[in-house]
Amino acid sequence: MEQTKDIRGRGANGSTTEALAAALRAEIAEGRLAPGSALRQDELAARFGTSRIPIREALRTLQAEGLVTYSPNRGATVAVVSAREIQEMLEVRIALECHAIQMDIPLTAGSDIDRMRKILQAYDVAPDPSAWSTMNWQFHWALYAPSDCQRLLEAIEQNWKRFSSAARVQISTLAGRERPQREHHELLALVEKGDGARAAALLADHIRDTQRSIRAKMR
Amino acid sequence: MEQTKDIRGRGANGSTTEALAAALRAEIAEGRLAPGSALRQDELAARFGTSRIPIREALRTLQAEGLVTYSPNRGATVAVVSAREIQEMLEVRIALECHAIQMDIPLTAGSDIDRMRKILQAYDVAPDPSAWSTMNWQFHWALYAPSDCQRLLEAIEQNWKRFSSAARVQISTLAGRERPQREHHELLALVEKGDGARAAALLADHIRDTQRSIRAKMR
DNA sequence: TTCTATAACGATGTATCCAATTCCCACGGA
DNA sequence: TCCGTGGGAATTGGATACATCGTTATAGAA
Repeated sequence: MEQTKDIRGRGANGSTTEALAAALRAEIAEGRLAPGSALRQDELAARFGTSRIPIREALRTLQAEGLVTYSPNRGATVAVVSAREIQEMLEVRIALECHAIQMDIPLTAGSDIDRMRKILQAYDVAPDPSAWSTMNWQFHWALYAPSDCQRLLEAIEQNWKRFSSAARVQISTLAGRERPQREHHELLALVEKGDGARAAALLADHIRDTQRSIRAKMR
Repeated sequence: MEQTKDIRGRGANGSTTEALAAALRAEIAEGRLAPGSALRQDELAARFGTSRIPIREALRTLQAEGLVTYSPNRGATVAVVSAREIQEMLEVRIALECHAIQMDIPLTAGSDIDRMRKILQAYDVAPDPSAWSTMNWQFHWALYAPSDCQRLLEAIEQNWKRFSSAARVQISTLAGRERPQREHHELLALVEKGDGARAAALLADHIRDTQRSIRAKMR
């Protein structure tokens, strides 16, 4: 197995454990480590040029984040997320994000609106579902970022990170571009008007659309 | 430093790391490890009679759960939760729990209602704020447990676990017993009637009362 | 008193062991 | 042929010893 790259190459500000966690997180999100695949400590240690100790710590971190599953004496595997769990994660999205949007609308400045508008313009010319998916997250994040409730933002981000990149792209493919984009523009208009209640209701519908698409696809 | 007890005493089904994480979690929640205090690897290893390896893994787990804070090259300390962060965690509670109660009301059976009623009866005779706090969590959990949305329940539990026992007791002391209890009974009545929207609204108010008590106390 | 050199301490990471468990496969019996 | 079964290889889980590097506290110098 080739040594991917020296994990501590850059500024070396973080610990090896944290750099490893970040690297693995990225590989899992991008699907380079497939769901269900075994994460062997020796192999990872060789690949990243470290000992097993920081690997094990990184795996525990990812386990707590829900990206990795531990089986006793069998080690870690990349978490497998079922369609049902995706539905549930979307339900958590509704709970957290509808609350966030209502909280932060009074705090949203003109510059925030401008940023969102730019993202939607980029969205319009994004070529493929993978790019849509990226733009989608950027837009939604820009929507909630004005909130000054850090813990709520962390919860939103953590929940979001549990979606694999593959799942997100699949969802974007399923949903297409037209309808989500239309709803994004409507959302932005409501935010601009400062109508938090309607924005939250629309956002809930927006996410439930995704749930419906998945449910429909499942047959 | 005395060896507290053999961490692998019981059925030994879990790994040492997990047993340690559970033990530390409990000590932090109960305040036996004070917020801000250093968690020295050698000391913990000696105290639990293990090597530092499972200690380090357990600390990483707790870090991901937000109970422990890591400083580069300085190790782990018990997380310090500010009043502001408590307010934010209560905000997360509103987001998650109001959604949960609306989701699970159609699924709540008579046996669930009976269980809640019994908890409220125990609440009535609970002697001190510490007991109230326990009863409070039991009641709220019983309220959401009928939900079949596992991920949402996990998120609620994780958020709840970030409150230290001390903080919960302080909050219970501040809030007293009368008002929360009254609202609990009202909540139960609304759940029995199946009125999810009003239950959610009342629950939000219920939690916001706590926020207000804390804000008032802060001056 | 204040600044600086230094020593002690603890975190972080490596290398090496060992025990226990799981897996994999070849062998033998029905 | 198919199905247990035994045993070794592979892997995890954990311990120990050791090196290195920041941080911190101490002691000495200006």
